Amino acid sequence: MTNTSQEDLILGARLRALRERAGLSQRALAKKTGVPNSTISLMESGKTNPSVGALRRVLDGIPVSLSEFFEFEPEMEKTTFYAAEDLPEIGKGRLSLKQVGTDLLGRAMMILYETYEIGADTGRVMYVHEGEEGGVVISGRIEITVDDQRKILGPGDAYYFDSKRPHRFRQIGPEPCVLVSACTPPTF
Amino acid sequence: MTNTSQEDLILGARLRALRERAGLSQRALAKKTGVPNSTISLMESGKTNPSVGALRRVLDGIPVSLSEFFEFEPEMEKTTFYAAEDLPEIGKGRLSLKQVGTDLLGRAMMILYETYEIGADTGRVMYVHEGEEGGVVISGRIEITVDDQRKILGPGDAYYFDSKRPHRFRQIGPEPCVLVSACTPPTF
DNA sequence: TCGTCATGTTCAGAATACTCAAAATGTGAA
DNA sequence: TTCACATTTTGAGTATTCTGAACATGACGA
Repeated sequence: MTNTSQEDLILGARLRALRERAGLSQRALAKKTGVPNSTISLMESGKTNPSVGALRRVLDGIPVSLSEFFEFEPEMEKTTFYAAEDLPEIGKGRLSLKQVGTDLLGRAMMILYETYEIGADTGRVMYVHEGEEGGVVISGRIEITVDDQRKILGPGDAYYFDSKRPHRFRQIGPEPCVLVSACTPPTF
Repeated sequence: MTNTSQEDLILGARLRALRERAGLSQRALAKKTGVPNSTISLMESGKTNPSVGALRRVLDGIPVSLSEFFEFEPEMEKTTFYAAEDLPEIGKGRLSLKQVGTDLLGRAMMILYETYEIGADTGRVMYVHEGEEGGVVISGRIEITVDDQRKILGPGDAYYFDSKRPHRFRQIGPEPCVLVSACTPPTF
């Protein structure tokens, strides 16, 4: 059963509008792209839920990028508040990273609530990447190495450096270390 | 014949990266979206040319918009460590803001260690400015108003929003509230 | 080692998008 | 009206996605 959905109708209407604005008929677009005109017809009338590949080939002929094509979709409002237990945990082993928000794409920063268990260490291989990062230690102690600088930070202490400088984090002392950090851009 | 195409492989790899960054397993995402985990598996391994509808439902669960998803790329030695007592305090009155670093010019972010004493309030006039901001509550409770959304956050809770949305912070309860925040760019 | 849990992959069948061809529908001119 | 042409829609068969269950693997304790 072909279940003409609301989304398919909107998608089809938009495709039709774009095609017509380009001054192309279904057949002309079909010839240009290799996609049968019947396929285009079905898409435009919302009678089908097109595959990404087919839609891509059709849009190439107009031409419109997939990203542009979907910009009309109502942007879902990004979440603002996060309960403590809802922060997605992306850490593993002795290092727990709770990330503020899952939808990093399109955001400027990534904010993390980090817990370093006893012995946690980002490892001998130093991290090097684009961006800048900084943070504040909440409890416990941590040794941070940046370039050839090494420092042990405690509660209230903070840091900030360019992520291109090789860096390493290592928990120190008898209690876990908790810190809040931010980095930009949110690459990982 | 399943003709694993280059595009499907790229699309799949990107989907997998986004899902993993959100800290979700294929099954968790399947449960959240109603799309079988097998479908997600096939998409990610590039063994299928997914329909727009299926892809949309999967992306909604991450969440990432279709438009963002298809945005394929085409297209000094500053101080590093800061002792707790050296963080410059720029707050006044009941609100104490300890800033990580003094040399904000040329930096991408500003990181703050904020203490809201009893009754502290950024005021009835809501803040509106360029940039994005987010943070994690360490102790105490705070009421955050963004647009017409209002929420009380406690230890471990977090927030993130576009600073153009009018916002206000107000300490709540019998103990001061401490939080670590970051904003970009570091305008103030 | 075994069991248990969580993860990703594979399979055969059901559902449906895709294709090619032909049938409607529309448009303008004589 | 009639023709000629162009455009979109429809239909039947094929190809492929989608589904649900089973399979395979890895991690972690008892």
